[in-house]
Amino acid sequence: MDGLNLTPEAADAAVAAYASAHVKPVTLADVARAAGTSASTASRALSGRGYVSAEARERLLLAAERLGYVADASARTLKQKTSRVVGVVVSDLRNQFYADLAAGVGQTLSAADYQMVLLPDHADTVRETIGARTFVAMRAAGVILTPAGREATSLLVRNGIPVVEVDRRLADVPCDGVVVDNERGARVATAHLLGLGHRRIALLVVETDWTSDAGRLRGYRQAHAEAGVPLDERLILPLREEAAETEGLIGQLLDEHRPTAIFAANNVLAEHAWRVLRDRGLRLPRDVSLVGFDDVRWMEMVDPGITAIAQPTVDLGRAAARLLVERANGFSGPPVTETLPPSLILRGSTAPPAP
Amino acid sequence: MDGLNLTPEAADAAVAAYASAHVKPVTLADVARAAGTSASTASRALSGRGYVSAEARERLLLAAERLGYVADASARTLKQKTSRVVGVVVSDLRNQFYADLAAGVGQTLSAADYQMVLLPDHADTVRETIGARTFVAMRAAGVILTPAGREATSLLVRNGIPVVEVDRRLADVPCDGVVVDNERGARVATAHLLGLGHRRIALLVVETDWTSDAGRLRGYRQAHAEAGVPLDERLILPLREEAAETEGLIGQLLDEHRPTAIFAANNVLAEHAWRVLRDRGLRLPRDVSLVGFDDVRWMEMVDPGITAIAQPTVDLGRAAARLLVERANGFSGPPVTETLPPSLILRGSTAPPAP
DNA sequence: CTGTTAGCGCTTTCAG
DNA sequence: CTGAAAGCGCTAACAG
Repeated sequence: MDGLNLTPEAADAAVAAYASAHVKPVTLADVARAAGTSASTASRALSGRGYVSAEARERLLLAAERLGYVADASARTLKQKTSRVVGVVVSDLRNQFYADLAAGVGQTLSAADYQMVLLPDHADTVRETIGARTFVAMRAAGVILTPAGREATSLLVRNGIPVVEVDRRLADVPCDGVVVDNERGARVATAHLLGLGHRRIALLVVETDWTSDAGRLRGYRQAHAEAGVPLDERLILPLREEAAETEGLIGQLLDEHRPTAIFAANNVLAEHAWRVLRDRGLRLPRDVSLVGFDDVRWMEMVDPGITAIAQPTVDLGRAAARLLVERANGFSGPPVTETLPPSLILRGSTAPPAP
Repeated sequence: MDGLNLTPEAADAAVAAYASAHVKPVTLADVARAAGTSASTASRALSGRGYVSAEARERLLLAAERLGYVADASARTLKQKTSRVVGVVVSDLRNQFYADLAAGVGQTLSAADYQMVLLPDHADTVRETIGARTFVAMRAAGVILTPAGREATSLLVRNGIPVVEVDRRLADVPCDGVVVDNERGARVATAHLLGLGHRRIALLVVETDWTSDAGRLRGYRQAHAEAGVPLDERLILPLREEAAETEGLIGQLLDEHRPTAIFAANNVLAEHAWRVLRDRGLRLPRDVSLVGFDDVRWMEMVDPGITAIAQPTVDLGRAAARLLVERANGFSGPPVTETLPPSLILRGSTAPPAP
């Protein structure tokens, strides 16, 4: 109980709070009373908008401080019909891509004095919709999401809450978005492999209607077309990231269709592929080349490093937050989609195929 | 605008919402009116507590559905003086340890029908305190945090909000906690190295008053004492995880004090150490052995793998959430601290020192 | 510059 | 089983 600038009463309150679980919170009226003003004056002083004499403000700030006043967010939100909360819904925080994205969003939002509220949805449309309802219920100032379905966005927009989709577009209602140029990234990755002489390049993609993966698939096809290399459709393997059988399917692809290179359309699939290759004793890049979409830390740590299409992940988050803040501030132009460029990072996992 | 089960009106509402940003949300009164009942009855029907005739309930549920009613959380919280929100404050979501922790917390909370609200604080006491104020303002049902300082917990408890500290204890007010047995983990790790014959084992720890690192330091000392190996205090290197000079300091330690093994007290420090060793062309385990506290994915992917003290990270989160839910349900026994066991995972990064 | 007044949308007695 | 009434804590007109 020492080393802390708590008044004795406050310390007692803490213990009492623990014991009884009955603390009645300090209200604005309490502060006003302590400072000898009305509640409205107190409100003006503490929220900083409206005229208050310097002395009154002084007294009120002091009283608030002394009493440990914390404004009740629900009362304020109820009155103002909007809050400073911005909801952020991402698929999976354990995936470094989404963690980085959330970090970027958080930076920009807190600089703009919004409160980020993070909600993982495990890429599940049901959870996502529940999350959206929560944010509607909270009267969030806006929501940023990596969409799993269309329903959440539509629910939010219908309720007048601005939405920014990041990483992929799915909405069928008008809303802003920030994405990376998936098509170009995939084209560059595939062209790199084709340029090395690979003719049988497997593509691991997520089996959804997400535009990110659709774009990556298109880029892969384009690169083949541009190089005039015929494409064996059996080399395209649609997968579900979480699925237990994923690595088995990759192994099967390896056995049955003998690709000389693998392009994994995201970091999770790249990791699966890497593990399969390792577990089979196949050596990178001698036996197979590997390129990942999405540059995450382990790709630089393993030996050889993994050639990857790097996304400006943190910037993706920052850009989304910036767009959202503009909307929250009332900007009402037509929907904007920002597209950020990916870049190819060359490492040791790619080389010409064995002769 | 297709493929979605939106009524035409709802779809129009979405577009209108976007254009005008003026949607007036559906209130309970609207639903009641549509169903021909009073607001009180509507409240009882939709919240499911209190008597309502089956028919009335039916009509109300239908009306709510049709109008797209979403209860206003602020009004409800204002009235009930508590919400279903549980705040979770973690240091850094980009650190896999905290992401896993949050995942565990989220699982248990959503099963108990609480809403997790995640807030990263970058191990900064100021941000942490701001977060705590936010949760006081939101009338959160409870808060789970990896404490960076004492102030946040004390603020929360003083306001009657139950707190569970995870990963480390810091509070000077009574609250629950869930930690891993850091002392034992560090003792086991150090004993493992001593057992291999190492006599100069460097310890990389975080320079804070966090109990986690204090425990790990104690375990390291104990192991030396038990083995009767004198300890060169210069081998203990207090570091700040984020600091730019961290890798330089590790390199300096290597040069000046010639350890034959390194014990890194967390996964971030282990990564720094690993990079320093790699960049200097030192080979694991021939030139130096390395043990990390905290088993994260890359440790199994690099070659050789990193011997590590694994924490039951997700379980840590689950346990914390379980404790918190009990408190939120009114349990008022004395503070509980749960201690979970760590385990040693042997990999290739440790071997006897070169002769 | 300050206080009075009137709600925001919901839940909860309390009568019927 | 249902409705009327009151009020949670805050802010925003509007008069002073």
